[in-house]
Amino acid sequence: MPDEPAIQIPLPALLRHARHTYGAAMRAALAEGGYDDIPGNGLYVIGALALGEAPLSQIIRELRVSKQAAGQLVDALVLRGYLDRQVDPADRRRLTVTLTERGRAAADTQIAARMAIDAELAAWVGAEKIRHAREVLAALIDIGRSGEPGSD
Amino acid sequence: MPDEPAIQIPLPALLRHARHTYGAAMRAALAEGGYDDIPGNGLYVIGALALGEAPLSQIIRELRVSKQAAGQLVDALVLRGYLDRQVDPADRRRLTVTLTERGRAAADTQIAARMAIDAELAAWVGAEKIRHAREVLAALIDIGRSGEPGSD
DNA sequence: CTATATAGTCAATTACATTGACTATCATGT
DNA sequence: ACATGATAGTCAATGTAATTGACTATATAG
Repeated sequence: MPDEPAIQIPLPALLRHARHTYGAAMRAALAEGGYDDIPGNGLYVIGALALGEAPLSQIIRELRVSKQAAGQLVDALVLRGYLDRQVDPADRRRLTVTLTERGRAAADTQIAARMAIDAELAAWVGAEKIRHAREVLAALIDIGRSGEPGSD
Repeated sequence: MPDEPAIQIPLPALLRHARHTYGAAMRAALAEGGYDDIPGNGLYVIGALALGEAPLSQIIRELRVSKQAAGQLVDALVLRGYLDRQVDPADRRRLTVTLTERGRAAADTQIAARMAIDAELAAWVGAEKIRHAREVLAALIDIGRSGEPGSD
């Protein structure tokens, strides 16, 4: 067995499937905890807010989605009790979005699921390669940024 | 503690954005070539078929989507001239999907765009780290596989 | 030669995103 | 102070793509 594996699967496909591992694990953990009504991009939003964020317009840009779609998404999450929306007193056009108690609990669940995967991954391949993978991903993201005009 | 970078962005978020780089580049290249009517997961399907595939039911599983959704997706791609669908003579339940000439051309365009990104990436971070990143992604995919019952 | 599993279709519904038109707030320049 | 323009978000309508449920046809096993 020469270990030159036939794998030369396109990176985008690998990225897709790798991401699915996280997505599935997080959704399963959340469903287990009773948080089974989080729409698609909701995971991303909750994850971002857990990291200590707030400005809605920034999330819109990160999600690369129309502001209307972002609005609807936040609507849904507010309606389902995960988020609060309030006017930013400094700039009254701006909405600030924060996690409710339920939202925080869901975020914690989600983060725990993510970290479980992270740990398993680290056990398989080691921290060094993960660091390299992060570098590669960051480079990819930068490459993407340099090719784009301001969307929306 | 000098260059301990503040970055500890969750891997799923990195994966998402990294994938976007490819997606955007491929879509842009395709649109340029007049292939601007490829639906969302169409890129995945065309990419997979370019790699020499054929069995529809396999694509369904890889896409992790309902067979109905896959059916509709293929419908759309057939209608728009990218794919042909034919009954497998060996098992007449089965449909075999192949690229049309237009589909092949689109696939080539897409692959060229992907390889351009790959090349740029390799120039930035080097082949070694990319190899490591591939390993990490593969591990992640395996982790995902072990956690799941047969869906659908 | 029934029983069961697999591959796919049809129809209806639902989830999510987009486009277009609008309001409110803020920042500037005169 | 106030016109101009940019930014942040909403409302309404539409469109795209996914899901669920019910079904047909072919194949495989007992």
